[in-house]
Amino acid sequence: MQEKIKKLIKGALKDLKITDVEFIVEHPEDLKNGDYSTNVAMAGAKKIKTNPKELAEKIVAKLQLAQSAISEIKEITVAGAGFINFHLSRKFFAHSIEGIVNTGENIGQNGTLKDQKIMIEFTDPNPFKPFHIGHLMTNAIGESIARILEHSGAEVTRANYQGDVGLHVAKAIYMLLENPKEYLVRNESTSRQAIFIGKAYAAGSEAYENDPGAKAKIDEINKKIYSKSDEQINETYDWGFKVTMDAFQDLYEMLGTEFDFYFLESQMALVGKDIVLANVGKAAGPDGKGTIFEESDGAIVFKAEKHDPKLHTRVFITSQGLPTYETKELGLTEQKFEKAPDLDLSIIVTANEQMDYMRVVTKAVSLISPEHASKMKHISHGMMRFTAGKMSSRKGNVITGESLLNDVRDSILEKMTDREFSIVDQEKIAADVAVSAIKYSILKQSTGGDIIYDFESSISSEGDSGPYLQYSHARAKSILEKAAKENILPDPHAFPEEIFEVEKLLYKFPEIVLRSAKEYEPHYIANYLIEIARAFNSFYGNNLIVDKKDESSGYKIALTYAFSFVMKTGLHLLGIKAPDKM
RNA sequence: GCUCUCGUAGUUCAACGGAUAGAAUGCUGGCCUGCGAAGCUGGCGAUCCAAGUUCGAUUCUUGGCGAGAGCACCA
Repeated sequence: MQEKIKKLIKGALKDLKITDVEFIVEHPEDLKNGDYSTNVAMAGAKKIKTNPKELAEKIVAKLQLAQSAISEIKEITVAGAGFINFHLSRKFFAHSIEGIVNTGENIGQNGTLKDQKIMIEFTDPNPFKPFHIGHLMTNAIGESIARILEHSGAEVTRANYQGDVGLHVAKAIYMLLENPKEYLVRNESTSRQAIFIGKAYAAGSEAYENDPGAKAKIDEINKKIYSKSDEQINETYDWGFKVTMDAFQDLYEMLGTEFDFYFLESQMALVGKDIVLANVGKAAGPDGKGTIFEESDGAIVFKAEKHDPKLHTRVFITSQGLPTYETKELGLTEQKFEKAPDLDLSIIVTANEQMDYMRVVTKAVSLISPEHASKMKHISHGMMRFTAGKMSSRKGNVITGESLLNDVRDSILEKMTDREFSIVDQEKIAADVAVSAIKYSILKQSTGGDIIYDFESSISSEGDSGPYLQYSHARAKSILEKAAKENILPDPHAFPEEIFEVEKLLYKFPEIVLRSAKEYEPHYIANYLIEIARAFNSFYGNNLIVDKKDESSGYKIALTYAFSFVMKTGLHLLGIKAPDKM
């Protein structure tokens, strides 16, 4: 449609002998201003020294001659400072509803990324540490982007990268061994055991900072973890590793993520170190600026500022000979391309505190394997923060993903039991609604910014919320059920004269998906879904949908179908389930 | 100090250079003997400051002011 209108305008310009005018055709923000609109008159007025309104009138006159060619356009008007607005016809909307009903839940699928192989790494919680709401944030964003890319035709694999070795593990194990009565519980649920391991980690961290004796012991344990020389430590490690990883798995299941690859830091260390050592002192890329890695104060570093003044030096191998996170990241990158050699794009989702460091690593990769660097993309999101300040798992002032999910689920359950009708599988649906409340509160805003964590509003199921979307969907399903009972079939041809606002929004869904995919931004979908939910609820409030006496009832039912498909698919793209009842 | 991100109703967020800056929450009126009131419907309320580019700036540029993150052997 957009292209058709553009063509029409180009033709009109040609008739008026106006050349070289750049203009756009877009949806006006306010539906009052039509369904499409163009700024061509404003952009072109100066060129031919006239005022925009006059030019607009001239163009519209020409357009109206050609209008009959496009039956979907009902009216072309001039408004505001010289906008030309296109109002689409009743038939256009009826036709779009029919299209959605026929497409069903595949609505919005497109082939822009057909045959593209994309790996996306996200979540990245560390064994022996709590899974906190920051991980929830990375997971929500990563999973949603993965689904949006899938909807665009890409073959997506999901990867998770986890720190299975390092000081944090030693801190946790120290406390588990030091005070097993308090922390080392074995006869409880996996999640309970994991919670206590997380607590042991926080306590261990504190001891490490404040108790020199403990610090020495933890350092010792750290070495033994690497060398695997102590039976008791090995046993505790294996148990703790399994418990925390199992607990993560339970969470992924609840959140709706299935990973294809799990990468462990300990393995990346070796791979990365080899790469670094093989590139020490080498002349860098074609630009010939400096070397890749060089020695400095006994450490092996990468002086990235030599290549880009905005970057800085980072240590890759410490003076003790140990690989740092940067080196492991380097190894990880190579591993990803080894596991999936035909990868077209490798995406990493992390909090934005890692942005600068990722740039340095990417620069290093671009010098070592330029063919890989060009396929890497880092998406960084803001932090979950308290009004009081930063959350830190080291200090133990974290809200774990699990406790948040449970709290929200409990309050949802309470709401459900208050209602007059009962639902089977209440527990499960409450969990889906809780996931929705949390994910939506993360995905409704653009990914760059921080999220202020506020318990009250994060569990809200009213207004601008995930549960509101699910509720709207469940309501539509319930109406459709009633329609089926009364034997009124959906009929996209039985349309009334009135065009409902929800129709003017529904046909835009595929465009929204395209934009989300292009910009890796789920929030366009989230905001769009709120808009259509609002429009549908308003439609519901002002119309009796299932009504044998109404000739257009079949159309209203078709419209309800279309809405339910778009909502369900849209929620899926956000990683949210759409139960039929809630 | 340098780099990056960001300053929009009381609060939390939108607005791909466009029209009267949208929502939600909050406060405040009205709606369930007609399909799910987790809803609908009315009212109140905002672009950090200063220049510049543009027909047009919340958006782009520069400079202030303010917040956050990062900046060598942690991850």
